Amino acid sequence: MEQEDPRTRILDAAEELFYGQGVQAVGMDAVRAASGMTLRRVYQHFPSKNDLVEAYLQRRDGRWRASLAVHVARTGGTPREQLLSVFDWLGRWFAEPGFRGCAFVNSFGELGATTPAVAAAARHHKEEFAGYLAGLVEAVGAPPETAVHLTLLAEGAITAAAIHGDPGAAADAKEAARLLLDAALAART
Amino acid sequence: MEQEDPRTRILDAAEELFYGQGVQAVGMDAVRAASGMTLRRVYQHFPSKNDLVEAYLQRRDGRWRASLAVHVARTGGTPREQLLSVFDWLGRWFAEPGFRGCAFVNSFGELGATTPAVAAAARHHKEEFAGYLAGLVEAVGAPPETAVHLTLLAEGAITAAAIHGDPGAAADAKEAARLLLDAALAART
DNA sequence: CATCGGCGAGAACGGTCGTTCTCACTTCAC
DNA sequence: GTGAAGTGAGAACGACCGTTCTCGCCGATG
Repeated sequence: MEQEDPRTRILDAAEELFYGQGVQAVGMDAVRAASGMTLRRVYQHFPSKNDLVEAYLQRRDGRWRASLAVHVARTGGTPREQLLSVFDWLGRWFAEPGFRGCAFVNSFGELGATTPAVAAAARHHKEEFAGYLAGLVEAVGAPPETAVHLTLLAEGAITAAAIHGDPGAAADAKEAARLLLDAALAART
Repeated sequence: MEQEDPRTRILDAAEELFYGQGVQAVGMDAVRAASGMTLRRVYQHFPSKNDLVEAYLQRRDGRWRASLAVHVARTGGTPREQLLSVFDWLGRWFAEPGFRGCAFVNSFGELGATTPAVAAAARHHKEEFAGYLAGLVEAVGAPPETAVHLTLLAEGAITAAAIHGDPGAAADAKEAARLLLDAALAART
């Protein structure tokens, strides 16, 4: 079980380092050391650091959204409960050791101006998340603007939790989401 | 009028470069060139790049919050109008050319894990902003949780506007803030 | 006038980074 | 057994970065 396939081992090491310290602060040699491979092998799988960064972001996007979707689906209950459970999932994420905010926001700030692929990855990730939330909001029967509002709350909670190191931002955002949801549903004709 | 004092010229150049491209992507020589000074003079005023980065963040924090406060104060009107005008100010900021999100969030993602002073600057900036918003919320007569909720909305709007390049996030956040404010005031006994 | 301190311009230094190369060694085909 | 191809370990390379140093020049002081 120690012998995952090489690509995965490299990506695991890269993800931990890139997310934990920032992309530019991590050299390829650190990725090599953490993955327990030789530099040649690393470059065989990812011809450049940029390729590795893009793969890191792409894999993280898929995993992040899948984990959220699984959590919401397993929650069951009413559509409303499912929607609000998004914020519970965020709270658990915030409380994980080493949590340091959204990898895509961080990468965007660091490389977005220089590397268009990173900016595109961040945009894609945020759009997918907003779209997912929109689906949940629609199931509740609230208007689309509500989805936008809840997306902003979730986004803000991620940033606030990262900078203040306080996972409680998720509960705050959940409470605000509840209020917005109630207001939107009450305004229905 | 071209002859500002050297410290200001250096900080002006550093701010534009650091904010626009990320701190690590900008070398000291680029700061020297953009400020039109010699490297020796730059190091006379800021003994290391870290010092320059900290000064950049500190000055930007002061200016940012002062600009916001001035806008709100000039808005006048009811406390409620003043509070909501925060989001108008955000919208104008988002629409500025070269807007690339919150300098403190960006720096935090890039250097927060490595440079404690940067993490502290980001924390301080966000705490001051949250405190300012709390004051406006109190003047409206809404409970303190409402201030937390509006802070999350503003934070989320900044991130969303940066990544999607869409200043409209400010208007979305303002609409959500209005709803939250109404809900909070209606719940008053 | 002589001397001294500070200046601008840029070279130099030590270190690091992304990437490639060397080289001895193994493995396998024939 | 012999050649080819691939591997691991790490050195090497070229570029750049933060920082310091050199050096020729200028202006002020006595």
